[in-house]
Formats: sequence, C-alpha cells, structure tokens
Amino acid sequence: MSRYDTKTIEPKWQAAWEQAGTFVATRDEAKPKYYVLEMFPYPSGRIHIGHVRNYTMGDVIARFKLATGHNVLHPMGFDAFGMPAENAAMASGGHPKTWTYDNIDTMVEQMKPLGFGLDWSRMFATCDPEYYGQQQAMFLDFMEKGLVYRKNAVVNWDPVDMTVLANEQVIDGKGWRSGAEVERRELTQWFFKISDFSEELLEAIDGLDDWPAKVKLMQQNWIGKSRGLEFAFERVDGGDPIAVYTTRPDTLMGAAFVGISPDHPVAKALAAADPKVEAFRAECQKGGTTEEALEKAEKLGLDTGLTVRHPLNPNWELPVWIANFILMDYGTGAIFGCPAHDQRDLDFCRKYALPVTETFVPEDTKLAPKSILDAEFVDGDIAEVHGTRYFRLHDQAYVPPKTERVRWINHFAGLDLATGDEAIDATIAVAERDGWGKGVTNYRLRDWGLSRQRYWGCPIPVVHCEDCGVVPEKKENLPVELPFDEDGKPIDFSVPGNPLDRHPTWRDCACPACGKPAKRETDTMDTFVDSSWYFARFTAPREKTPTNMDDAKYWMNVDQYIGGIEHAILHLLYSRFFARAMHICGHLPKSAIEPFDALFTQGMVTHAIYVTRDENDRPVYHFPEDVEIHESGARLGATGEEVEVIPSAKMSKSKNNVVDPVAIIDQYGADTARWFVLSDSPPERDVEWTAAGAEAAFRHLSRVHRISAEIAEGGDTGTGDDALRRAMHKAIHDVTMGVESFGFNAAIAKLYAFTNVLAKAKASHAARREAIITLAQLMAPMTPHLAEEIWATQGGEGLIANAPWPKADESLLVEDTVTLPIQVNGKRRSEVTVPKDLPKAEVEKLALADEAVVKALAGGQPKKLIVVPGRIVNVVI
RNA sequence: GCGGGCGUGAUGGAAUGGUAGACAUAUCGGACUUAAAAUCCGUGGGCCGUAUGGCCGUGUGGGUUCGAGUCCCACCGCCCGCACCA
Repeated sequence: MSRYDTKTIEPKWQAAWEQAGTFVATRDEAKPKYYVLEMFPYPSGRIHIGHVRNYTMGDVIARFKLATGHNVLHPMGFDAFGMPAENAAMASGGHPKTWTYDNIDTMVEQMKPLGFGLDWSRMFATCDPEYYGQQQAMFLDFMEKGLVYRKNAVVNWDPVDMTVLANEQVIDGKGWRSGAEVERRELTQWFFKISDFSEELLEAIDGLDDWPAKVKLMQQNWIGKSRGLEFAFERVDGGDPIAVYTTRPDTLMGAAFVGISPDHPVAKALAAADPKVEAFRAECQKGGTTEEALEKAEKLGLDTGLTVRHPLNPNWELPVWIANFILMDYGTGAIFGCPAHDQRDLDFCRKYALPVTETFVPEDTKLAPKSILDAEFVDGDIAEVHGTRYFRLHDQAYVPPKTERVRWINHFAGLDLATGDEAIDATIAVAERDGWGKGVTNYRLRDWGLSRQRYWGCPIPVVHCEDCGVVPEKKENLPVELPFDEDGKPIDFSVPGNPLDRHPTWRDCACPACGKPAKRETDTMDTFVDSSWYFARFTAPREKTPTNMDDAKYWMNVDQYIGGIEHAILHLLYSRFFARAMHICGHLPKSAIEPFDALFTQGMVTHAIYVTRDENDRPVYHFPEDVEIHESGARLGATGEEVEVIPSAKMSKSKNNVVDPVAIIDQYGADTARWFVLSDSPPERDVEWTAAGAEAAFRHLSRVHRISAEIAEGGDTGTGDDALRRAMHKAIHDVTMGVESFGFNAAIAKLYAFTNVLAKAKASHAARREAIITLAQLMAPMTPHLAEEIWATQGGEGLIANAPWPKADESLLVEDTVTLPIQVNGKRRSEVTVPKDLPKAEVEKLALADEAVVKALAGGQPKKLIVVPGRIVNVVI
C-alpha cells in the first residue's frame, strides 16, 4: 500500500494544473464570472503563515466556484512600494529596487508549492513602471477633473535629521533614528478630494450587504457625519469675528470660553506680535501628528486676553483661549467650551479656573442651589434633600444620550423637558430665525494627503516651472521613472532625506507648457494609492491604458474580497473613492463604483511565545524547537530551565515565534498547512499555530489517503450502503453550506465526522468508492493535491479541479423521526422520539404523559405548554 | 483619549433565541507488538453518587423571555484602527 508521500504528490499535481492551464482566466460570456481576490502582499522577504491562511481561504472559494460552474478570476500581485525597502537599503547599503524584486522572486517561489489556484500570468508589482506609469496617467486625469489639489498640512519633522517622519517612525514623540523630539511642521502637500464624496461614500455603505457590519460601522464613524451650528463670536476689540462649529448648540448657555487651534489665523497673528504666544504655539507643536498622540497629550491652554460677546447676550463676554486639543482641520478650527456637558472642556476649565454652568439637569432633578452642601452629595452628582432630588456637577461632565429627555435651565427657546436632539433643532431654528448662525452638516473625513517625501514610491507626474507654475507632465512622457543611479553610482540611501530631492540630474526637465528648463516634483505617492486600484488592473494587467473597459465590465466587481481587519477603514475607503474617481475619468464602468461586492475579514495566525529571564530580569525568547512541553510545564530542552508560555501572540521575528510555511511544507506538505490554517478557528478569528495541531492535520490527511488506498484494493465489507449514503449526502450538504458561508472550520469538522463514518462503514465496494470520491471532491478546495491523488487512484476522469461539485439528495437529508427534548420550566427533564410530522396536539399529549412531566406536575395543570415543531417542548408550571 | 470587535472544558472551538461542549487536541485506560512507533477501540466540564440520576456551569453583575452562550444595560480583560506602517 502506498504511503502519503506529499513530496511526490504535490509537485505532480501542481505541474498538471499548470499544464492544463486550469486557473488561467479568460473572458467567457457563456459562464457566470467570479472574481475572488485576497489583499495582495507586501514583499517583505518571505511568506508568512498568515499569508498562507489568507490565500488558502481565497483558494477554497476560487476552487469551489470553479467546481460550481463559474469562470473564475483569482490573481496575485505585490504591493511593492513602501518604506521597508528604503529602510533595508539604509541599513545594509543595497537598493530598494533590487531588494524588492529579489523578495518578490523569493516569495513567488515560496507560494507556488502551496498549490494555490492562481492565474500567475496576470501577476504584477506596483513598482513595475508599467503599473505606476498608468497610475500617473490616472493622476493627471484626476487633476483635470479637479480631484487633486495642493495645500499646507502638518507632518512629523525630525529637527536633527532634517527629514519628514512617518507616524511609525515616531516613538514616544521622538525620531526613531535621531532620538530628537519630533515637531509638527507645515508643508505644501498634494491631496485627493475624497471629502467631496463624503455623503456618497456614507450613503452607499447601506448597499454593501455582504460586508461585515463592524466594517460598515467603522467606516460610517470614520466619515463622521454630524449636524451642527455654525456661527461667529463678535470680538469685543472689533477684530475679525471668530467662526465656530459646534455639534452641541443646545449647550450654548453653558459656554465658558472660546477655544482656538494653535494653527488658527488669530493665534498666528497674536504670535507674530507676542513672543509668549509664539512660545506657547511652539510648545503645542511638540510631538507627533497622530490623533492618538494629540488626544492623549496633556491639555494645554493660553489665555489670549481677547474677549468675545455671547451671541444671545451682548453683555456676556467670554475669554478666548488657545488650546492644543483643537484641530485646525476639523470644523472652523475654533470651538466654544461647555464644561458642564463635555468632559474634556470640564477638565480644561477646572485646570484654568473657568466657570462651570449647567444648561440642563436630569429630568427628575432640580439644579442644586449653593445652600446645599457638598456633603449632601454622598453618591456622585445627585443629592436628595427633603424628598427633592438636586443635581450638581462634580468630577464627571453630564453627557446623557441626545435621545434622552432632560430638564433645561433658562433655555432661550423656552424649552423645559426635551431631549438633546430636540434642543439642538430648536437652537438652530432660533439662530437661523434671528440671523446669527446657520445649521450645517459636517464630516470628520479629511482630504487624503498623498504626498510622501520619499524615494521608493510612484513619482507625482508634475513639473514646477518658474513661469507657468505647477504643470502636469505630458501623458506621452509617462512613466516618469524613478532614477536608479546618481552620478553613475547606485543612489546612496545612508543619507537622511529624500534622494529625489538631492539627485543631481533627475529633477531637471523641460516645462511641458513652455518648454523652458523646469524642476520635477520630488514627492512620491502614498502607497495606499497603489493599492486603491490594483484590483481593477488585474482585469487587464498588460493594457496600455489603466484599464480596458470590456475587461473591466466583464470581471468587475470583485465578488469576494478577503483580507485583514486592519484594513477596515483606510484601504477600503480609499479604494471606494478611487473606483468613483476612475469612473468619472472613464476608467471604470458605473457598475463598478463599489468595487467589492462581498468582503471577508480574516483573523491572524498566532503562535505561543516562550520566555525565560536573564540575570537582569530581561526577557529571553526561545524558538519552539528548543522547548519541550511537559505536563508539569514547559522546559528548555538543553538546560531543563522552566519556560514561561505566552499563548496566542502575534508572530514577530524578535520574539522567535514565527512559523515558516516553507519548513511546514517540507515536513508535512502544503495540504497539511492549508488544512490546519482552516481547521481550528473560525476564519474571522485568530488561530494559534501549534505543532500538535499541524501533526493532527497531517495524521488525518494520511488517514484519508489510507482509506482511499484500501477501497482501491476492493472488497465488499457489508450491507450498510444506505447509512453510508445518507451520511455522504449530509456531508455534501453541510460542507457546501460551510464553504458558502465562510464556515471553513465547521466544514472541516463535518469532513472529519464523515471520514469517521466512512472508515467504519460496512458497505459495498461501490458505495465506499462513491463515498471516498465524494469525500475527495468535498476536500478538494482545501487539500487539492490529496484530492487529485484520490481522484486518480479511484479512476476519476481528468482533473478533480474541473469536476462538477457534488449535489446533495434532499430526500436523504430528512430523518423520519425526531427526538424532542422535553423541558420543565426551561430545564431539560426528558425526551420523546416522534415521527417528524406528528401534529402538535399529539406531541403535547405525549409530553404531558411523560414520566418526568407527570412527576413534576404532581397532579396539577401546566400554566403553559410550548411546542416548537421539530425543536423542543417546554412545560411551564 | 476616540471608534470597532472579542471573551464557552486542560486546549482550539461547535451551537437559525430551543438538549451547551459537535469536531479536533492533550490526558487516562485497553487492543495489536518481544518492544516502540504507527494504527484501532474506549474515556474525555466541575461537584455528589456504585448506578438510574441530581446540582452547578459559556469573563463579572443586572435585565428581557416559557426558554439566553446567543438579545439589552453596566463593568472587567484582551485585540484591531486612529488618516505618513503595509
């Protein structure tokens, strides 16, 4: 009997698929098309077991769709621009281009033995000039349609290296290499006008029926539509009024101060005249640009000495403060602070001794007069004195949901009991009636800054001309290619800053408008641009235009997109924007403006970390192969030292817990790796790689292989054909459901169960042969090599990859009798087996006659009797 | 800080609001073997009980329901994102 020899089996079938062109996609109007795509990898160097999981899921879908009669497109490429290539060049003196293409070669070589059903003929990398040249062409189209513009924006500035830093390169507010305190600095940058699409991108989320609800919710919150009031505070000194935007105009009577951003024009004007203000602005510019850093930073304020008049009472003057937590990018860059109903404002006002005024109190309370002592407020903000409940603020701002009714104090629109939403409406109405403000809709979504001051990215194809200004490059001059050399030598990346900026010749060019000598733009594009349209490019990857409309019409949309949850917002939102922009420029049909019909977000593959401590109590990480697991705990194989096990940690080179797919394939074969990454956890959740789990997967596949070999040797073993066929059709049904609903782990559990039945089945040779062939077909999307091998062993024609998916015989799925649990007051007490169509009344009779029920009733009558046909009986006493 | 998610035996997990723990792993017991490996059979949430069986049990505390792992509220813990990481 032949053993399960993956080293022979797997390359054999991979060669067979390649020779047959099984996965090469060509347009065929006669068949329904199916486009399945996994988020393409960054060529970091080696493939990761996480990639294996991602692509295996896609491959299961692709092979399943092929078997169900679809014309499948399942391509692969590389998201190849980005910082790590430059970092590698900086660290070891190579070139980003060489590093990247070497990595791509390695990774392709590592992916092929996994047997993915990919159309490799469509592969490209985003750093191919053929790709980024088309991207530049689209950029010019976007410019023409007014979708691109320039403005100032803040970046992380390293004052020692004199260079812009990515957020990732800012560690605890310091530059990663120089260690210098990072500053926020303004730079003129290129932007895509994604904010023009805020409403459309928000509304269209409703139509994304096959996206996870959590992703849709995150995108909605990110776009952040809000309704509010815009108005201006008159300055007492007669200067330009200060415009503010607020989502809580109902709290206007609780205003304590007006706050402006350190980057607000008024703040800048004051700073020009007053070094104290300038020093404060400089203080505010310390640290990185992330919203997290800004939000967590200590709240700082500076009283400008300016005052403004309250719009509802000209005698009420409010101080103007500069505050570091106010963003110039959102609203008008100025707010009014209402400490009673906003925690951040409350903290600020307590810190700077500004007054706190409630504008509303809980419905069943009164505002506490001063005469009620603090001591009465034993439990937070409410005190009860002589039967009356009084409210007064303490440490927490009072922020009830806007849909909750509250009691208003001195509301100028005459409200008494009303919800926040009603009060906002009333306030906006009054402001509009009296002409001092207007209701506006605002979005949190900001325009997409795409400029990067780095080398390894797609050059922005514009030219700066002294006479003509910013001029788009001519399309016939595309691609604007990155230079490989400078002064005849490969570019030196050991110097901080953008090599394009200091390149001796690359910048020099002729102005596309007037022909005079001019300078190229040296900013390159954000790598998110590259990944925002690659899915469209896969439909016609060699086209001399960004897309081919016929191909795009045929293949788009992506029917199933699969990738990590970490891309839930940015990548997916940018792609949705890009599809719309491409449609406007004639590169995609209208039908493709929502490019991903269905989205699935898969979890990570994790692995335990093994740690010991050195003499200074610093952690020492050990490779799994150096650790022995005993019942009493884990120990180092060499020394017997006890090892701490941290389960389910993200794989990381520095923690020595990375599982290399290449080693796994070598040890067990690709099918085992594929089977394991699908089997133990639901695909949306993290799965922990364990040696025992991989071993178990391998044992199971060996067992299936062995069963096939036994059956091939023939012989009838009994007469249980009927039971085996029932189990088989149940398996067909369950596995089909599992695959269609991304329940891969559940599908695999059903395959285990069916295998157990088949292994023990006493049945005719014909029935057993039918069962093993069906099992192979059901396993084929997950373990395609083993499936082909069994198919061939059992004399199947052609390739199993092309065989039609088995169909479940519905008549064999239904049982004649069902066993119903009988509950008494919701607790299971007994059960009764009845014919499946037994009328409800009969079931009730049987239930009431049940020994346990009779005992529980003790002669009495049940209060209620619930019979759910085919499910359960509940007797309520 | 803000937004989103997750939490079930020793372990990974299963379960259209309807018998919690399918399937797999560890463990333990047995068969086969001179022996081991492989394989096969059984055991496999906790407590009590020889057993039929009983009580408890899905992070914690409350709620809705005839019935809650599942729905709602609060809390705790962990994970993801926060616009220049990909």
